[in-house]
Amino acid sequence: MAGRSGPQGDEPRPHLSHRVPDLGALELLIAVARHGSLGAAAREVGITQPAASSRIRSMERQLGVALVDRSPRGSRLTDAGALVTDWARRIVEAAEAFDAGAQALRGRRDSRLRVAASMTIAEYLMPGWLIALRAERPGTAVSLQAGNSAAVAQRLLAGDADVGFVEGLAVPDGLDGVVVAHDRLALVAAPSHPWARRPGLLDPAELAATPLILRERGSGTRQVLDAALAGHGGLAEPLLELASTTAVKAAAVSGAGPAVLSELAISEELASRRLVAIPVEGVLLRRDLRAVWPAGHRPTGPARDLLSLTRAHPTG
Amino acid sequence: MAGRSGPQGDEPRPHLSHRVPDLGALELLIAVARHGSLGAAAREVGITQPAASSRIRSMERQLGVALVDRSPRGSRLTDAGALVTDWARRIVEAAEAFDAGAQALRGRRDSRLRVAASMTIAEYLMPGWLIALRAERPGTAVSLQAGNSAAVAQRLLAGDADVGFVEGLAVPDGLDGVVVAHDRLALVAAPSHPWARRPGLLDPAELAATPLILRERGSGTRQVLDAALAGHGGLAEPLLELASTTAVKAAAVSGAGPAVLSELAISEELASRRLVAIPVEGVLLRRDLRAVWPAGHRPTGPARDLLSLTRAHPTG
DNA sequence: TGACGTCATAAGCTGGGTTTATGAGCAGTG
DNA sequence: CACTGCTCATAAACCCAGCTTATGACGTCA
Repeated sequence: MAGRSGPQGDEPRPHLSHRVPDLGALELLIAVARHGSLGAAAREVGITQPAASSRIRSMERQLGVALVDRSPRGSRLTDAGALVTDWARRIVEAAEAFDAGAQALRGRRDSRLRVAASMTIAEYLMPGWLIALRAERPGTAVSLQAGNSAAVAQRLLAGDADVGFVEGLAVPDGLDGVVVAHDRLALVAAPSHPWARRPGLLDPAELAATPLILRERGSGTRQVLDAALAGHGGLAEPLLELASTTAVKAAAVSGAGPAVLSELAISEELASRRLVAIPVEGVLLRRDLRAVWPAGHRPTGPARDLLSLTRAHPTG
Repeated sequence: MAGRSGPQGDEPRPHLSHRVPDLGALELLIAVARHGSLGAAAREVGITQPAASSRIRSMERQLGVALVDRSPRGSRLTDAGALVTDWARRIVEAAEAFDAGAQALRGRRDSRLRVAASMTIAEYLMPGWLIALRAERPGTAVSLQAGNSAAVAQRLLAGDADVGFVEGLAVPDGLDGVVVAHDRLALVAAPSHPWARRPGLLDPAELAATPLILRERGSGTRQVLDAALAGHGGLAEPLLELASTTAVKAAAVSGAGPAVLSELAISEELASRRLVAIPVEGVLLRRDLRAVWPAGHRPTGPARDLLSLTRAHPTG
């Protein structure tokens, strides 16, 4: 050690977009992995072989790692290439979810299937459902409207939506519904936080008294939390107020403090222990997520297809 | 109903990269969300205000949705814009994981912290850990080598790695270690699969006799599965053999058949019910994930920092 | 040895995104 | 009321990344 001759220069850290290949390149890499040939991969993504060659090469230069072993009878991924490809796949997956959602947003008035959903559902569940729906019924044009429960109900009753998804304790008046999933709020913190190694259950009063990382006032998550802790002294002033669930998550992961988040948002962080859940005594932070429709008008056609994607058990 | 006048033309479906804005645009959008101003966002990402204006505008054209409400005293996201921004954040998150991993791969010989990890860990856990480590110790240069348990042990003993991560039942000879997480294999299928609504536990013999979607022979996941089902007639011929965990996952989600996957890979799909877990009677598909180091040489410095990110409980 | 596959190289073109320079709209202030 | 300061939009010139076409080199197989 010792030999550090300085802070290693100014360490040029250009923006993420300059250090991560663009989507086209990532798709190309994945295609190479699948086909074992640059030319075949090029054909799949609709470019010529030299373009593919050059693109892969520049990606290797950018990352500073050899990704593929070229040989006169094809190209296979190197070990590092396999790893990079797996990470690339996750970017592409997120891009597909983005695309599915965006495509639904675009189809405004005239679409076949109009879905109204609460924010949490629209944000975390719809993209996956839409990808699945697209796989099953490729032609379906979907439009997605996000709003609170009242707005969803209103749209359904006005005939402006074919099916809705809401979170909450009860089905709004005039609607029928079925529970399709659950949204449990979890208190989480980075593993380095003292609460993470605390034995036993946390006292709700202590939770209420502790400043948390939260979304801004008015978010559904915050309302539920407010209600649940009303009997324990009410919520303390937030440690940080952030504009999106993902921002809250990032702050919590980085150790800024404890946060309360939907389990839908943090499943991966929990699995990988970037966040740990802290059990709280007796506070029930669970909401049902329901598909809803105008009373008596069970969804048919595409709406029914969408519904069947979301629930494994009969309506009951 | 009725009025379908045709299959809606040939529906030009250009590649994903043409339908999803590039990373720079997504980062810009997120910056706009944070600052409430195009100009400020532009400054943050290092471009000029007109460039930002044009970029947001072209993104809106591409998506066919208004993303920001412009006013003479700033720009706020529209409802659709908020939704799109959340989806964008998930792409950026995946890109950050990619970057963290890639940066670790790049730092070959001379890096400060050399990590050797099994594939599952390198793929699913390391990127998150590296992001966290970077947040805590910004200067640390990390290199990541992926291989099986034997390769990890060899690198540690040869002094080519400072800390290792392996999956398996025991700590390799010559190493000390501590369990940092668990990798449970789960049998999963799309909610539409018959097994998904099956009551009770699945008979292991039936599982063994059923063709599954699997990774190619030789993968760690497949070895564990093979061993677990050896006493029940052995694994049937696979329904599909795919080259990556993500590909297996995608096939399972799309309803191609049941698959066996690490819970690390499917936590989000389980939470959103795009996949459901099917309990199997008495088959224990759980592996410990351990941090390991040469016996007697507890990690120090950056390696220790990394370790402390991964475990919430004392070494014991 | 010739045909077919692989990937690499070279030259020229195109377009998206950038910059600088400028203008227009609204708010707050004296 | 007009001045100052913020906002965003528009226009014109520029630059470079990535594309295509054309070609070449290398290895394998019949």
